[in-house]
Amino acid sequence: MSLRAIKPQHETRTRILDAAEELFMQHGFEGASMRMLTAKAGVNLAAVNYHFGSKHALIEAVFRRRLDPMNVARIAALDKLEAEAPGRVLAPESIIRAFIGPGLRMIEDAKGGGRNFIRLLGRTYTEPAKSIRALIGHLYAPAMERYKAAFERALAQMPREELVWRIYFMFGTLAYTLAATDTVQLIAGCKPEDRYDARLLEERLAAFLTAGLNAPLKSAIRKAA
Amino acid sequence: MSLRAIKPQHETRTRILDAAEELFMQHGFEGASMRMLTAKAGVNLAAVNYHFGSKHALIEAVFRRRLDPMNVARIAALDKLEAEAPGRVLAPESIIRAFIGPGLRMIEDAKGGGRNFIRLLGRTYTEPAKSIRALIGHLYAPAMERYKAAFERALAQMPREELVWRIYFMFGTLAYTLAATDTVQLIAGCKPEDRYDARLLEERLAAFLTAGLNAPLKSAIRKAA
DNA sequence: CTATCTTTCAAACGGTCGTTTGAATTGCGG
DNA sequence: CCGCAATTCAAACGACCGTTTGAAAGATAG
Repeated sequence: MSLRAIKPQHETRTRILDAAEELFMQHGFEGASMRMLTAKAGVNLAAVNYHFGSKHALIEAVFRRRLDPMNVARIAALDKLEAEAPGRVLAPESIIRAFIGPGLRMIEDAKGGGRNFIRLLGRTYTEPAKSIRALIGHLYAPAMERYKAAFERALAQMPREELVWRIYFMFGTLAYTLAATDTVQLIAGCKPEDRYDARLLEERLAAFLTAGLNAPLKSAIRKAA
Repeated sequence: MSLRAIKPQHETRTRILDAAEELFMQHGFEGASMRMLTAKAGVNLAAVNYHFGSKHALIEAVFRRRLDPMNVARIAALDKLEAEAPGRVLAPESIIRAFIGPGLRMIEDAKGGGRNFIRLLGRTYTEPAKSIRALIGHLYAPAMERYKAAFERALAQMPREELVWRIYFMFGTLAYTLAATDTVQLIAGCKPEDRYDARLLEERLAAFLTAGLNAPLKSAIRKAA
């Protein structure tokens, strides 16, 4: 009775989610088996199906646990920006920072598993399985719509077509940076520790993305619009 | 005897490689099974192990077939640039174009399967399996070293640390663009057909990447270097 | 035609997969 | 303490995995 507080209502669920987050990151969704996963979590093999229903439902739960609050934070950051400058046109850089901030801050949460999730998320944008990409797209949609509209307002003079592409490029850069695989690390010879100073990384990313977003419109691009 | 030419020396190998390229792209390396793969290629199940030795060796062959010529083309493009302006400092944009050109040109090869491969390649940078990432890193290393040196010469005034990050960002943008998943397509609402005008895409990408690479150095970044 | 080497084939191998089952255990209100 | 519901557990399910085998078929050179 007095020990109740030690075992929270759904400790098993949490243990499974934590283990899944890490193993999905390391081995992918197919590569991480239920047996690996439940062994790491220290629970019975059947626990996943009992608590979540299926492996796919577990994957969805892993994403929802982190992605929902993250996108809420993103929208809140944009709300705050617009509230601070009512009726004024926002600087593209401040919109970019509002978007990448919540993701980058999660990198620093190494103990809580946030870093695992961020790396998993970065990789999932290119996940082969359609159902998983569809899930991600669905979870991202509300925040993405808000930001797309914000960029359109901030860059009213840019052709819509070109703006969509530049948003796409920015998204790719962010996703790839978060995935932080060692592929490029091996090539470029940069040390892995550098990667996790989130403050500095935000400065670097913001500078790169802002410049890319504001790149001059060459004639070939203007013609196509 | 007269029909010999119809069945080339290694038709089975080629059929397997083509099928693997497409199925790996659609389902990932683990998701595409040997039975799927040999059925699509119209060959016996045992043919992969007979001709390639193992599934992993097949994966390697799929990459080598396309990646080796692609990187040769990349290095040749850089050689040509340097030969045209001996002793002069190259413009960063021309180096970028030399690098992204061979990849983008392959997108237009829809019939020959080049597009399948490019999308597969873009996705593989974030592949969970270490052995596969190591393979990609190995195949890329020679071209990457050349380009890294070229960027260092072209941007001698930039701190090495920052340059490495910007090369990393550029690589991510390119990889993500090539992967061309529908994740962002769903979000940004851009039509898939647009994506394959390689000429225009090269202009858009070159403009974005050049601006990002040449982004002004803010004080926070300069301080870290 | 015969002998030899390469390639294809159907069948089976041992393992691992996600999921299900039904009994055992635990937690808790009355 | 009892009874009921929630949870955990060991065991097994059928399906699919990558790979191997040995015989059949095909191609090639003498």
